[in-house]
Amino acid sequence: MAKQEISPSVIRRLPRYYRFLGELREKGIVRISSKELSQLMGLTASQIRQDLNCFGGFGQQGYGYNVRALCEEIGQILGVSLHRRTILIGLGNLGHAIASHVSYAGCGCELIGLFDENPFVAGRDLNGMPIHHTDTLAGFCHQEQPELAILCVPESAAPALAQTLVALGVRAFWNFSQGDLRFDDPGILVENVHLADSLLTLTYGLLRQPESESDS
Amino acid sequence: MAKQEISPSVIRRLPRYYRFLGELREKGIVRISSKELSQLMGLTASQIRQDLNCFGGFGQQGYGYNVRALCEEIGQILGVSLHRRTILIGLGNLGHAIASHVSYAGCGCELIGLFDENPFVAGRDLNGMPIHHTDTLAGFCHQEQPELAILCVPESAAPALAQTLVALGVRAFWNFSQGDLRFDDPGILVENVHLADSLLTLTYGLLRQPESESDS
DNA sequence: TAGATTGTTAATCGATTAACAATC
DNA sequence: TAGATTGTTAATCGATTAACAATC
Repeated sequence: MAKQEISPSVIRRLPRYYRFLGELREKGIVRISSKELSQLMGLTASQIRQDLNCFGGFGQQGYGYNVRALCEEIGQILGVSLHRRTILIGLGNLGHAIASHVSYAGCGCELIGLFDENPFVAGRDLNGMPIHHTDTLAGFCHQEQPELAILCVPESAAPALAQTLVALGVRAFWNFSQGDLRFDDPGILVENVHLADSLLTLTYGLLRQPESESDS
Repeated sequence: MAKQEISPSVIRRLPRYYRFLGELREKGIVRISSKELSQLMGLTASQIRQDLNCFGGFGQQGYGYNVRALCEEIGQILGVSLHRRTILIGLGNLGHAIASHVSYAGCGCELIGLFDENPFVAGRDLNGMPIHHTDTLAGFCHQEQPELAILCVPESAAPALAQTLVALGVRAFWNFSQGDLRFDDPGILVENVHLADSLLTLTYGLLRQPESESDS
């Protein structure tokens, strides 16, 4: 049963499959072929079949895939029905938005604690969740054992904070602070989110794209 | 002078090079070899040289790269000193954070207008910038000619809004609404940002990672 | 000059696409 | 049964790595 390693490219596509299939299911669509799905998602049918077969034969020859079943399978693979205990540190503009905007339940996570260093922020609450002071982080972690931490703190504070959290048992970081987080220990997972990098990809494209309208 | 096409993989790495080089420069570091940079960034030296050579010979044999010069070259390639006229639509939690948190000037953009559909939000201002009602979008675009739009609206509103904006001359979208935006016209650029996809990558990893501590 | 490190070509590796037999 | 569409193998393509001559 030694599952062979799934390639990172496939893994990165899974959430997108899950999203599209969820929407199809909501629309009441029962079955879909790899060809139809490929047109919808802008991939090739071949790639979809290849990707899905990394995890098992979810389809049926001559029929295609059952939307609901496939969606649930992929959800299972991603672990969306788990409740990964998650904390968020840093409730500035971005932390506030990340705390409120993301559907944690839908991603297999449960937000169990908010923390900020600023004593004027700590003590308040956000959507009914109290914001704790970072001084209480160690005690909280010992008691609640979060395994995932979302960092929305300034770049300067992130590395030391992450180090502390690893010592407290945190095994995964969703890092919104500027500057990449990296651990030698492959047991610590990191997703560095760099919004500016994504925006710069657009400005690069604009520079090379022929202006659609060069009149005036 | 027909520049040969640069591969998407290289382009996606450019902002990260730019970021690391900027930090090195701030630290006062004058030169760096591909080997040193590779260790810092977690890449191979070979890849760095390969990537940079897509754009020209920025280094010097036996010496390495001049940090400041290289940083400026890459900034040039990305267009960071331009002022792409940019608007943002949808000032909910996320829109608010995206408007405030991102360094537009540092990304070659200039935020020239904020819009929201809600009449209680429109009329207010954010960091001194007035929030306009979406009804005034067409007039604004005719006058101000934005070329980039940031969408922080609900998924249901995004496609129609994007269509309208294209008709008004917008050529690039930074899309934070759920659901992918896609245009047949290759002249319209889209960056779909899916925060949940990134989080799901972590939960997937947690499921496969051996628990670091399986005591208690 | 000798040492270092690039620019660049060739080799390897991985990911995507095409093709088709299996089968519902 | 015939038609459709998968699962899977083989072919292609692209991206990464290794190697080394060029050169500062």
